[in-house]
Order: sequence, then structure tokens, then C-alpha cells
Amino acid sequence: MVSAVAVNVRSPKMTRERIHDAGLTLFNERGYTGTTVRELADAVDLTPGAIYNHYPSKESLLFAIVDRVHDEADAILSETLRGVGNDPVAQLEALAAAFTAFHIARPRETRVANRDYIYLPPGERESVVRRRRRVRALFADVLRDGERRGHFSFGELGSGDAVQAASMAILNMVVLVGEWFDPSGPRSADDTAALH
Amino acid sequence: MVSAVAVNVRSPKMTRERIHDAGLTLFNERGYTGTTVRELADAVDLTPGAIYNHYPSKESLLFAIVDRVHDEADAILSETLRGVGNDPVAQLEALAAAFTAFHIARPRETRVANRDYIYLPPGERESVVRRRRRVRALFADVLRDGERRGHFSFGELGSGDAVQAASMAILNMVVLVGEWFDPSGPRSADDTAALH
DNA sequence: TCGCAGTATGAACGCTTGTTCACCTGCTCG
DNA sequence: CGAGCAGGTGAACAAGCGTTCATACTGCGA
Repeated sequence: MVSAVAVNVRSPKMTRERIHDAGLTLFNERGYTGTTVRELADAVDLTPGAIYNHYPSKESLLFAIVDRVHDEADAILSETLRGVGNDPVAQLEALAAAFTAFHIARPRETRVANRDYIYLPPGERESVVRRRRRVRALFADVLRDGERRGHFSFGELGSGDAVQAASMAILNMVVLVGEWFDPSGPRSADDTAALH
Repeated sequence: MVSAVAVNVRSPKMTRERIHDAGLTLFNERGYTGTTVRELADAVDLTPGAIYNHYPSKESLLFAIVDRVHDEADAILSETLRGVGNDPVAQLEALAAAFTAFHIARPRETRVANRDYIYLPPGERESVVRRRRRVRALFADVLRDGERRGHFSFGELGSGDAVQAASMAILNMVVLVGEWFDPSGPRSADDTAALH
């Protein structure tokens, strides 16, 4: 007698998505290692075992989460770059604004991706590291380009390091924006863009 | 037959410090929940049980680490503020430079403090949260002061939010500097200070 | 209507975790 | 010199972990 399982009128394959979302929420709040499969199961009204009908392991769920957010970030950044001219200043502003908006719109995703990717098995972790590097390189390229063409200048410093430092500084501002942003949305995008 | 324990010529009370340091290194690398007491014990050539002669629990070690780095940060910031005039611009530059240098000098400490304080029990976690807020308030106060006296201006935005946003943006740059900084040291302190 | 594929159950698994404990040791000091 | 004690050992503990599995339910296509 399985008493209260008339709730089985649940979605067909959407369960996978619900697990994905619950993982997002819980990993964000408690961290990957701080979240148990049982908590995950509770959050989607399932038994621990049922999770394994949708993901072969807890790690694979983390990877699915991290991988997807990278897909989205890549898509947004390359679309943004396509939609703007080849003026480095405009490019930088557009990239920063778009990436900021992205982090504001998806604070859970970006936080988990940035914080918990360490817990992936070596192979998958490396793949993530590569993707992160590519994003950084994208910003650095724009800055380097702008410097070469005289649109940006980096004070008293040797050029190579300064470009890297500046792009990292900008990225840091952008990446952490999701940590503190709370009120009215679209403003802050202009905000950080204005800060250059 | 305790075979190879002639190594017992170890320090008297310095062991606590060695555990503290090993915890710092391991928590930084693997995260708090990703580090086991046995790994910790291995790192200081001890038995798991021996750890508990120095710390009543794993959590208490985390708290000791996080608490100390906040002590040091507070000390540095208030000393810095004491050593400079009451010009908001100079104050901001000095604070940012000092805090940046701090994060560069202590990447393990600051990373663990910023990342793993969530795993503290509620009471201790709250105390840490309060201390973090106080640091942010310090920067915000300087900015607010500077704005009121006409030294800073925040573009098209309403004043209240802008001050908060700007101070957070600055802090984000500073706080994450330890994540990517690697080569020649004293330069980057000037660097971020110059970025304002 | 039947059977099958998909999905959930719940109990169990082996293992690792943080922590405890009885005991041993070797310095320090009266 | 002998007692005491801080600090170490190593084996054990219960609890919790991720994961597996035999079993059972259910809705859909033939």
C-alpha cells in the first residue's frame, strides 16, 4: 500500500529539470559537498534512489549545472560581440554590461559555477577551467586591442601585465555583482558599464 | 611498540599553530567540507585523535582561522585609516591599497574566510557576517563622505544606491585580487589604487 | 486488454566521516 | 627520583554519506 503516491501524475521527463533546479538552489545555499542526495531528493519529493534514474551520480548533476551555465554565458557573450561594431570601447562596454546582466539574472548558477567546480572529477574540472579561461581571454583581447589602437591606456605599468590585471579587475567586479545585487534590475548593468 | 615516534621532539604548544596552518592550506585547496580530519592529521604528522587535544572540533578550527583573518584585516584597515589625513580621496586610495596588499599577502586566509564561513554553526557564522558588514561599511562611509564633500561623483544614479554599488564594486576588485595575482608583488597594490 | 518501458520505492550496501576513549609516553619540576 | 600531566596513540564508535537493487506501480501503444 503506497499511500500518497497518487502524486505520480508528475511530469514525464521534466523531473530531470526539477532535479537540476533543486540542485542549483541547494548547491548555491549549502555548497556542493554540503548538500546530500537525500536533501536533494526531499526538495523534489522523491526518494534518493529515484535521483539515479535521471543522473548517474551526484557529480554528474554538478557537471550538468556548471556546463549549462557556461553554455549560456558563451552564447550571450558571443551574441553581444556580434551585435556591436569593432570599436574596442563599445565592445568592452557591451560585454561588461551583458555579462553583468547575466550574473544578476542568474546568481545561483554563476555562484555554483564559480565556487563548486573544484569538486568535479579532474577531467571535467579541466574542461571547465578551459572554458573559464576562454571567457577571460575574450575580455583581455578586447582590452589589448583597444590599447594597441590607443583607446585605452594603463598608467605607469608595463603593458602585458596591465592588460591582464585590468581585465581581471573588471571581471571581478562583474562576476561578484550577483553577490550583493538585490533591488531594481536593469540599472546596475549601466552602472558597471559606466564605471569604465 | 611505537616504532618511529622519536620525532616526539616536536614543539611544545606550537602544534596548535601547525594545525591552524595546515587547515588553512587544505581548506583553501579542497574547501572545508572537502577536507577530512584525517587529511589534516596527515599534514601535520599526527593521529586524528591528537587534533582534538588542540581544537574541540573541526568547526572550531575553521572558526579560529576565519576569526583571525578578520582580526588582522580590521587591524590593518584601522591602522591605515589612522595613518592618513581626513581627505576622502586619500583615505580611499590608502584603504584600497592596504586591503589589496592584504589579499595578495594572504590568499589562503582570505579565500577560506570568504568562501567557507557558510559552514560555521549559525552563531559563529552570524558573528562573521557582522564583521564582514563592518568592513563594507567602512568603505561605504569614506565614499559617502567624499561624495558629500564633492570629491566623488556617481554619474546618473540616485546617490544612496550608487555609493553602495561603487563600494561593492571596489571591494570586489580588491577581494578577488588574491585569486589571480601571481608575479611581482608590490606593483599590483599601486595598480588597483590607480584604477580609481 | 495486455504487456512493456519508464519511473518510483525503501531497504540495504560498504565506506567515510567526525569524534571518543582507554591507554601509553616522556618532559618538567618539587 | 618520582609524580603528574600535557600531549600522543590506535582502535573503536555511531551516524551519515553516495550508491545499488529487487520489487512494484502506472500510463501508453498495440
